[in-house]
Amino acid sequence: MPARRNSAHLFAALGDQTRLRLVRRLCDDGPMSITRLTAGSRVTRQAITKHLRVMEGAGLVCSTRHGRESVWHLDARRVDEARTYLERISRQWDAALARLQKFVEE
Amino acid sequence: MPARRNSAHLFAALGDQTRLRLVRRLCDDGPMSITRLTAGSRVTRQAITKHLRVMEGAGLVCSTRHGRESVWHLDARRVDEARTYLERISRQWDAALARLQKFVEE
DNA sequence: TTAACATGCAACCTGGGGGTTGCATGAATA
DNA sequence: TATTCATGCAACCCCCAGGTTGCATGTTAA
Repeated sequence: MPARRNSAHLFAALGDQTRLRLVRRLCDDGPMSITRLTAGSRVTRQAITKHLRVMEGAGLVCSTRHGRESVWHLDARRVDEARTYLERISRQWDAALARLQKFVEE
Repeated sequence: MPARRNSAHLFAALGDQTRLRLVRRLCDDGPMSITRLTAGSRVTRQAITKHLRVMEGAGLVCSTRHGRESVWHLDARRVDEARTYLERISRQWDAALARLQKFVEE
């Protein structure tokens, strides 16, 4: 289980339709098992499992075992990290533009 | 130039180290040309160009031609879209957890 | 204790992403 | 005008992400 926890991996984990759908699903209905996550999806249970593992590697989700099923849930802190990252980007960009503006005017 | 403007493509465009480095570069020093973006990078100018196109497809950056060089700049609005998306996810998740909590307690 | 159910593991297939090289073309400058 | 410089285009390569199928294992319920 190689932990891929930098920003690029985090965004990459969000950069897939199937995975975003999983995130949505978890957000709407809370933690749930793999088979339940698979129900309603056009894709195999195995595919879902792989996607969950990818997101787990990025720290986006994790699972706890309950009897024969494993229940997956989101890690909102990690989502916030991504959000904060983008916020910094955005601010930095505004600053760069301001500097440029000032430079041009002189 | 197929426009790939949904959330998945947006995050995918951010989900690569080289591309994130480009974003950083643009944020730090403002708009700049391809060769300048390539300078200091370990990869070819062509690779950089491809990455820029990917990000352009996602609406993250765009270019304007100045004589023989094309100057690329970030589109902060798109960054904010991603940020907002994550914010909604985060809130939704908290709500789902609250509902679950209430359900368990009954 | 059997049968149904939820998951894990492994092998396999395919397309496209990330990268390179070589050459062509239009702009700038000496 | 001849030459350098910034970019575009196209072909090519390799690897891995996304997906499937088949079978094995552990858990629950009849």
